[in-house]
Amino acid sequence: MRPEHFFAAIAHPLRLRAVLLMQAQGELCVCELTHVFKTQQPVVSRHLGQLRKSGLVTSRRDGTWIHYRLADDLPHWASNVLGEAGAAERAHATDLRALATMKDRPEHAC
Amino acid sequence: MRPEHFFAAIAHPLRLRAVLLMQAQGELCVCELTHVFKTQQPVVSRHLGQLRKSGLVTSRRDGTWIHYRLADDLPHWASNVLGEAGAAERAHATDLRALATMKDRPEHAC
DNA sequence: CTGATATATATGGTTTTTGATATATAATGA
DNA sequence: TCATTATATATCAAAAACCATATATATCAG
Repeated sequence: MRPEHFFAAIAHPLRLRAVLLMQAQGELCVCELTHVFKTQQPVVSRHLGQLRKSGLVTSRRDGTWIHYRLADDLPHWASNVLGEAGAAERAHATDLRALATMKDRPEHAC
Repeated sequence: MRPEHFFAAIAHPLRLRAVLLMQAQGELCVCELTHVFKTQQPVVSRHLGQLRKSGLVTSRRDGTWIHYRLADDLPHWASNVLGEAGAAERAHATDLRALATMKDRPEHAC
């Protein structure tokens, strides 16, 4: 994970917010992110695909759901960067609340 | 300076390396960056223009030279992010050396 | 097997980014 | 004033990013 690739990966607001949510919440599925961002599912899927291709996130299938989380081998410096960004990004707090109040959220504790 | 704008600004390798150099060296002029990156002057000027428009850097004219440096009001979290990136970006060390060995470098101590 | 749900991908079109090239501006020195 | 140097900007074409829409795949329930 080189910085140039990392920063290109989080250059889009939706991808940044998605990664920040994963850092705060662990695993998240596409429907949760689609709900939080109030956008269409293909858009979310495509951005998650880019994040996975960049090596920033991994995915795990669980029935019909696919859970995304930060890559296990994400370097330390990258985590630190996300930590700084999470504290500074205003939308992050809103996103966390939208996620917490979401109805019919899939159980992601298996 | 919102994180979304900040990360978009450093999403391009040349812009990332340029701000990392400014963080390490203070003020730098266009000709120095053009030399380090081994690219054409208009390319460097346009990327610096983007960085200035994003509020990441400021410029100061000194005769024919124009010196760029990190914005004075750059938030703390942004400096920390650049610190993390500087240690991880391999090209950064090379860029520093290329700058140090540059011939006919303009005096930037006025 | 059929229908429903969650997710991925393909397609088409618009917008943005980028680099190459040429030209303009601004300051300096003779 | 004229030539030179440093930098900025304009123009154009190529490439990439992005979204909307439609469709494909995969899993599960019945």
